[in-house]
Amino acid sequence: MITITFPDKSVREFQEGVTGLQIAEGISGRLAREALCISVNGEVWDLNRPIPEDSQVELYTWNDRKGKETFWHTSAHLMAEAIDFYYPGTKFGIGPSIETGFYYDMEFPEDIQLTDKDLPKIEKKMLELSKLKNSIVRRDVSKKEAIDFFTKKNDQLKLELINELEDGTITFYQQGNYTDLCKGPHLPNTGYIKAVKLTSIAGAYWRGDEKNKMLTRVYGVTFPKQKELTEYLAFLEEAKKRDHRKIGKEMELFIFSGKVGAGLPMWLPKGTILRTQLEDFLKRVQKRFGYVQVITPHIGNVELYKTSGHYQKYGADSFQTIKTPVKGEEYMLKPMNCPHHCEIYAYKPRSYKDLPLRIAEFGTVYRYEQSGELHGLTRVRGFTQDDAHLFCRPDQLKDEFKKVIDIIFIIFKAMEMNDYTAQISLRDPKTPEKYIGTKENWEKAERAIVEASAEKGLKTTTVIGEAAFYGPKLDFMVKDAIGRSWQLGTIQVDYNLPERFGLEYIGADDKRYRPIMIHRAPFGSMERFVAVLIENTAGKFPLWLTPDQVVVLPISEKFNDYAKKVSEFLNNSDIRTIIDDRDEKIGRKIRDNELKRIPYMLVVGEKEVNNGEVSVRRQGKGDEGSMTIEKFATMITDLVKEQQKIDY
RNA sequence: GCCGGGGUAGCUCAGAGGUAGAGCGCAUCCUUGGUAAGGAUGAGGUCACGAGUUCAAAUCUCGUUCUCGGCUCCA
Repeated sequence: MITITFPDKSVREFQEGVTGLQIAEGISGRLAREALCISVNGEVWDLNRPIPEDSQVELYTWNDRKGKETFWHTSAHLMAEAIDFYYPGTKFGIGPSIETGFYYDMEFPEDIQLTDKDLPKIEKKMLELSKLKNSIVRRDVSKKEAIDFFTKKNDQLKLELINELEDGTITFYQQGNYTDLCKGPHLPNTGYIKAVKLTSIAGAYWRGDEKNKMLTRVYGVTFPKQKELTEYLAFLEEAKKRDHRKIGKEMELFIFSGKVGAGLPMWLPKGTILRTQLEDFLKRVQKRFGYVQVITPHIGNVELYKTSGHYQKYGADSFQTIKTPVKGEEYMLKPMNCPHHCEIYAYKPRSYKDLPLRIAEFGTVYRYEQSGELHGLTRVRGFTQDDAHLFCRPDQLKDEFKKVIDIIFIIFKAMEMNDYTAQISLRDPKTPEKYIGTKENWEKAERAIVEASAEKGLKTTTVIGEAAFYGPKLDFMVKDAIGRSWQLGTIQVDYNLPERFGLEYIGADDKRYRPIMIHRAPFGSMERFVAVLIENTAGKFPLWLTPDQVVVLPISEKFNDYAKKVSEFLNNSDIRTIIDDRDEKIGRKIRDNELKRIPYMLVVGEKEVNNGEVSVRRQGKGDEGSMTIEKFATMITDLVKEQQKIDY
């Protein structure tokens, strides 16, 4: 007998070699049905793998991340089995579970070109195979056996993987006629998979290296119940409606034009109102935090970027230089604002008393992103950063960092964005050659970031090796409608540029010292921020940001003059108001303006004209009764003021 | 940049060798209305661009460009 310990510390005796499934059965029939995998002493195992000795275990179901991972990993194998059936000779690379679903990277026989149209038949085959409820059998194999097996299949991809494995640690998983090299774990049989959707086909470099050949990647997602697939597909449909590209078009916020060029957004009047509101708000916040606002040109002499080091590092992949009539003179579109700000720092001697100096600019920069990477407003070639560079003394670093975190908190609060994550990126001490600056400075900077985050009560994840070459950073991430995470706010410590630009300040002892620089952008870029804001709000922005805040709806043409009076009064009170005086019935006007996401509709007819009132209707909420124009204006003004309040 | 989809009216999309379609929007007229779609009529297209095949190309081929889903990259 062996002793099995459960997460609640309870203990039970079982036969040696008991399986996870048998343990689950011993607890309840329901658990036995729902369990998908089990962790044994911290390692996730198959449910039908015998447990040889005393162990701590935990059973996982669909409700657990690990349960889903196992489910989707097995699904990847099921898909491979189906594809192997239709396209014998296909070579299978790597097929993991991902956040939602799974993929498999494959090399198809040369005459096969898989397209979307092939996916339904593969889905159907997968369901057929799952109905067979084939057991999934784990088997230890020797390295030689593994090599022989895949040599016979001529699968170079698997052979490459096997070569990197140690003899004695290699396992095969088999279901029906399909055998795969895999470390598992897997479901007990394929019958658990009841609903299948293959979502897309994409190219993917073998092992993520663009020097390798490109394989075909098929993405899919599966569920234990058909209903869950239906719900998931409905979720995707909903998400599509929140896509910022779609809403941006509907609400006339921004456009792209092929004639202007890829990745170069143009802000339409309504989008410009939204963006200007954001900028004005941040300017007010920054003023309170002691920033000074500057403006710098869109181009700079190539020598500037040679000094900063950007030219050497990124010049070749950037927009090409602009030549002037003067021989040898070249300019570059500004890829970042920091070199200009360094020059602003350097134009006169600075005293330790001047620090910290906080230079802010809504600086538009241009970067030649690869064509395949462009995506709506989230990844563009011309964008405006809400940039600032803080030049400070070492003893001020942590405090400055904390103040930037405060600003980011203020921003997210005003935007009603509560669902963000924060990531600290540190250097990898094992590869010091990738970083510039002294070890002492790095340690100081990293400590400052870690401590500042902790003292601000920020929940962070820490990633080693993700730091920029010039310093560690703290990034804030927010998800879009379909769950893709985008980096918005960023705070980075930089010892490099002050060095390269020879920046100095005079200390109290009359000696020269080098300031530390912090790059920071709470929004990240106006473009990306607005994109994420649109997806988070589905275009129903907080009132203060909404381009058209109020629309006046005259009941009939007879009341157009009164409507005009109302709108003039409101506009004069700084409330953005338009009129819908189309020759339509009121029901129609209400419907159309509801769909346009205008927060307030003011219905005006005979009653209102007689009383100097407006009948207030709120978007999504309906009729809220009538009040005088003045009272309405005060209400809106107060509301907006409250929303724009800077408090922390 | 790479792999695979696309580009047809302002928008959403159908059409797949033989002179271009729908719904919404827009214009005009009728209607003058009370909280989510009133009616009639009409205008609107170099079918992304350029070459080729063909008696004939929106439709087939090639190139370019933009765009979508990924990969790679990301200052």
